[in-house]
Amino acid sequence: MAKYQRILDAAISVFAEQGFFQSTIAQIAKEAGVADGTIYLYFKNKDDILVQFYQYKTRQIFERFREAVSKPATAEEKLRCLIRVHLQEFQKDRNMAIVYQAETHQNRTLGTELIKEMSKMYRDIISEVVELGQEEGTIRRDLYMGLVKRFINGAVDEVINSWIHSGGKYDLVTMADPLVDLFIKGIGVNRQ
Amino acid sequence: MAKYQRILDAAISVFAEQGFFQSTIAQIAKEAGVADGTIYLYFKNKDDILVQFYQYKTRQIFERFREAVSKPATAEEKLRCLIRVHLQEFQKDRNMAIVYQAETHQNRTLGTELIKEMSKMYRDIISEVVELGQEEGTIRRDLYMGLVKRFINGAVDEVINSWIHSGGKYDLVTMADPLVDLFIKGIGVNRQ
Amino acid sequence: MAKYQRILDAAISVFAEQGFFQSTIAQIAKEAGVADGTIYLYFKNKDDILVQFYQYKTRQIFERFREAVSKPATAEEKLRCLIRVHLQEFQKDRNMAIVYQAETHQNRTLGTELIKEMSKMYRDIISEVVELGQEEGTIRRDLYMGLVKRFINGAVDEVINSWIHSGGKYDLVTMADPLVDLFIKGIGVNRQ
Amino acid sequence: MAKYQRILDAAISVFAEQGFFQSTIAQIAKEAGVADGTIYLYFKNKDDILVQFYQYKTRQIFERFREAVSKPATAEEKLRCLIRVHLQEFQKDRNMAIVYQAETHQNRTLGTELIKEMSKMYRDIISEVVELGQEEGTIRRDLYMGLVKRFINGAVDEVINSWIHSGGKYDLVTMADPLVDLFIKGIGVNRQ
DNA sequence: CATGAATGAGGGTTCATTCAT
DNA sequence: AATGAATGAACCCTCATTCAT
Repeated sequence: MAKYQRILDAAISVFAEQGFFQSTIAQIAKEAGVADGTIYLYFKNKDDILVQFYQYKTRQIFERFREAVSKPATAEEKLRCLIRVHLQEFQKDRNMAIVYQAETHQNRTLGTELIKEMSKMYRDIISEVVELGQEEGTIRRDLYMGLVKRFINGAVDEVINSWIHSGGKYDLVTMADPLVDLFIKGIGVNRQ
Repeated sequence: MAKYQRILDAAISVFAEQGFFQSTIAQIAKEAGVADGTIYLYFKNKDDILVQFYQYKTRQIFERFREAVSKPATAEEKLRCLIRVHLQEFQKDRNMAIVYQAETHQNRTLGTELIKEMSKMYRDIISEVVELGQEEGTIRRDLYMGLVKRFINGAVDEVINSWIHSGGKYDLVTMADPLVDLFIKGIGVNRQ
Repeated sequence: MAKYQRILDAAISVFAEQGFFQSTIAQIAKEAGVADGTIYLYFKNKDDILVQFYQYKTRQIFERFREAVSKPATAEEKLRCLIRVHLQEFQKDRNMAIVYQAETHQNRTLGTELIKEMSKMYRDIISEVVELGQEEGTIRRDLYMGLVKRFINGAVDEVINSWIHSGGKYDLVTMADPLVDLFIKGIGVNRQ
Repeated sequence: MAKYQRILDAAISVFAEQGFFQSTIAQIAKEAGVADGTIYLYFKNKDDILVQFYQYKTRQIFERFREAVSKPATAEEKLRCLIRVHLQEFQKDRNMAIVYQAETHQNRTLGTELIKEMSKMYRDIISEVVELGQEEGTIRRDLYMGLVKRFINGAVDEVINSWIHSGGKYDLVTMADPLVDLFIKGIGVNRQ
């Protein structure tokens, strides 16, 4: 049962391994243990598998991000928690991470809207946290927010990307604290 | 003639537009104004076009990066110059930027070595600069270098990525200074 | 229930709309309000639906034709009645008419026997009527019967065909009398 | 060489044998002695083969019909000549005849316009001939022209149809004179 | 009887690559 | 060197048919 989940998992696994375009329906079907045609009972076409991946799998991850920032009280703690959860979730599901990284850096029209929406949601969270920090007085006020969001998002993405390309050897989550430290304090020495 | 260049440019243009897998040799040939078969006089196969793109086009860019860090005296200025040149070069050749961004986030075997080599070269430059700063006393010593490299590389990449997805509307180079500022000082307020 | 009838009607309706090969079992099932599998309880396979259409639906029509020629006394009246009933029946069930017209002009092996049998039955009726007329002295004796049968059958078919392609707008039965007039007297002026 | 013709001929041959929908591109390619893909150099898709058949092959036939009615002086001779040429041409190219017969009785949207146009052209020729006869005084004036056209067209079609289904055994052209005789004089005895 | 999820063979179509000219 | 017609393997997708429930 839960054939939908089995197919989706198989697909993401195959996509992660070979990339979307080099993956075939036959491979996915085999991996999922179903017939080729069965896939079309659950997905409109090959593209739709990716779209649904975003719609159902990724959305749920991003809800965890919202959750992550809701608990801590201070901006710094919120940011720390967000990044920790981010790294945690991507570490937990490496295939998802791979497919997500690959697709967000593609400029295809395939589900572009969803991806953009998702990325925006992430950056919105960052915005809120940063703004909170500014109100708290713990974060600088002379920041161009659009850039800050990219700055944080990009750094986290690249840390994940490196981890993926390393073969997922080391523990990704341990990067969370040093990374937040860099975000907050930068690499420069503290000038008094 | 320079048919080789014409084909390479055409290919990158088509890849940028549609992605590598959705591009066809016929499209590239048409864009380059040559016959389909002619492409095979200059490239072993479709994949080889991408490989050569890295080998000849991208390598030259990265040489500019080396150059960029050689002139300034201080670490901060070197970093500023590196990032400015990086954004400049990618802004100058948007198609290259698109293809580069897409391919570096793929985990294909296609020319993976080259990409890794290129990324490593970039991160090596950062390492050197950061180490210099540490010697100068302008950059913190309590840094995990592997992370710092990703931190900077990722942030710059994402800034470029955003610019690409925005359609290349705004001036990318103006981001250089605020970005370096973030790298050096972070987002936190200066605690004495 | 009469599920058999419902399926058969649905099938003919769908075949009429899209043609046999472009119709799917799923469409027929939906139109009939049954499950796909249910169709296979009543029909051996897709082809069998067409075969049974001929066997049960069309056969009954042709029995009306027999009836039609049995009542009138003279050959001309028999012919007139035959054609009137023919047009009537096809007008009454347009879907049947469409499917019948399409299939009789196919040279498929699918139920060819039945179609041939049916067409032969029709032409036999004409033969009998014409022979009666010859005995009566109302119909010429210097006729090649094989041709006369095609001549009448073809003309009627084409009149129906035109009506179908017109979208069934006008009243088909009104064509009966003028058509019989043409059969009997031809288009030439009466030479004494 | 003349690959276009070879493919078109092969296609019509295969369509005639098995019907359009049951024919495969692979069969056509094999029959034409080319690779499957080669067909797509000359035809947009499978449907297009049929469309082009009408556009190039059939159109040329119908031009012969025009020619046929242009030479004789009297209406009767024109009609006789038209029908003789019609039967001749269809006898000469039996595959064309089969495909033509099948398609004109389909109510598909595939090239419907062309078929309608062609049929109309044929019936226009008949109209002109009949009207000429009426002016000559050799053809009755009390005729519903729309019906007369179907009457003649249908009878000829059915004669061809029978010939096809008989396997093309006998000489189709010998039917021309007796058929015209039926058209002109009808089957009834001459009443004074 | 009835269902409809599952199957998998089959077909149309694309496109990287070759090769005769 | 250059061409572009030809190739045919490969892939997505459809749909008639089956069968466990």
